[in-house]
Amino acid sequence: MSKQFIPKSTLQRLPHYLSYLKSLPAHVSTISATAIAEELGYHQVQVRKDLASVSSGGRPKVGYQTAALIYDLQRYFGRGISDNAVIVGMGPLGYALTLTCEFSAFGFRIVSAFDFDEKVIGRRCGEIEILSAHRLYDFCNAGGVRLGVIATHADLAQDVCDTLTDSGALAIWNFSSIRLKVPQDVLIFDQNLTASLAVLSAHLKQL
Amino acid sequence: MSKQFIPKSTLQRLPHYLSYLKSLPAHVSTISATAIAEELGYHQVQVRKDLASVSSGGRPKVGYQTAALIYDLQRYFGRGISDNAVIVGMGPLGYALTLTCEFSAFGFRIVSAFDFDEKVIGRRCGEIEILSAHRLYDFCNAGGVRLGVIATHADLAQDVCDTLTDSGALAIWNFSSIRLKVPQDVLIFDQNLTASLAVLSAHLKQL
DNA sequence: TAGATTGTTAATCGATTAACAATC
DNA sequence: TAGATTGTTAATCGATTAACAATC
Repeated sequence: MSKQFIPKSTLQRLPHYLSYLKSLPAHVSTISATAIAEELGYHQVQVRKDLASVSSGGRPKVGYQTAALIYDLQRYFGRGISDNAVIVGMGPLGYALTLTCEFSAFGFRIVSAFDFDEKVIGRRCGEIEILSAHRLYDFCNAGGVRLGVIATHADLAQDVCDTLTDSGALAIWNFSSIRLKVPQDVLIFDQNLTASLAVLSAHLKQL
Repeated sequence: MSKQFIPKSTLQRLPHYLSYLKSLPAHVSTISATAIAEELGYHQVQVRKDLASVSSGGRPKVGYQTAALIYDLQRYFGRGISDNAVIVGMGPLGYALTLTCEFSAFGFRIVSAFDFDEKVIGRRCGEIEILSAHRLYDFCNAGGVRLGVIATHADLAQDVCDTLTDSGALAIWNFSSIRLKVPQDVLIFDQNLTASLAVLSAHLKQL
């Protein structure tokens, strides 16, 4: 049950287990690792190892209790006080992320959105008000913001990142196409769409 | 120069080299792997290995010709006839992807966008017209579409994916949160934002 | 020449998969 | 009991890093 550190590769698979388990009909009360592996395209041993890191385990010949597994996964992701997050860069991408990402399911609360464009500042995106990016430092500093989402143009990204980390952010979700420099204790998670296009493009050429 | 297969991990770094090299002032005519590694936070040996896969190499004591390197990288990504691509699901995310991703820099041409929502069908997103998703199969089948971008809700994603692969698509860029089942020869590239949130959330909890 | 830098071969590391023992 | 299934320990695999030879 719940080991100290769960490897990144496992963490990325956990939401898949959760969404698959939730998609099962209610009468499926137990499920085997083999069945899950089959459905999700993973190796069965991998499934057992992954599940072992959040659940109290299954029973031989029976499998895992689906309800308990769902509970364990949701508790793992949602547990603790929710972390404040801000998003910077409210172009189409920032707008889409604010509206469509399930931040709350992972214990995040988007407290505000920021942009440099006067035409956008003051508008709303769902529940969230868009503030001037010049207020970013003061806002984050005062509000205990732990996660910053960067959806600005590449040339603004490093500046925004510095402001976020200076004001105490501990993790950055980076949608810009550049590599950000951060203090050692800050986690950068790159969501580089350009890199993905590179892989897809190369794959098609190699056919 | 240009080996047969370039590993995925290398491919994902190549765009970073390109954007960094392009950001250099014009008078920087040569650059060492060490300098690039320092700037991008990679290991210097990794940089040399990566660059070896697309360039004709550098010179000891001098480094790499920046202009030649930029040329080689751009040629690698852009080479060949451009691949037709479609995007399905024109909610905020599909809309943002269509407008902000540099498809053309990687040899892709978005030929059309699709949605199931009558309110959206017929509108435009930049240059692209939004068509009814019911026309997806016929359109792709006739148009030789090679890449499908899926930005629909999770519950529509597998159906859309089937339609795309049935009509001849060879690669899928999947923004939905589910695992898609595809024929063996089709490449799935998951861009699962939910998985990223899981990693970020777990990291902050483990502090 | 000397030393900076490249490029290659070997070692390490982490993640995945295989083999197998434990158990209901 | 027999066999399905879990969970663990060992082997494999790919990617990264270290060591070192080559070269300008």
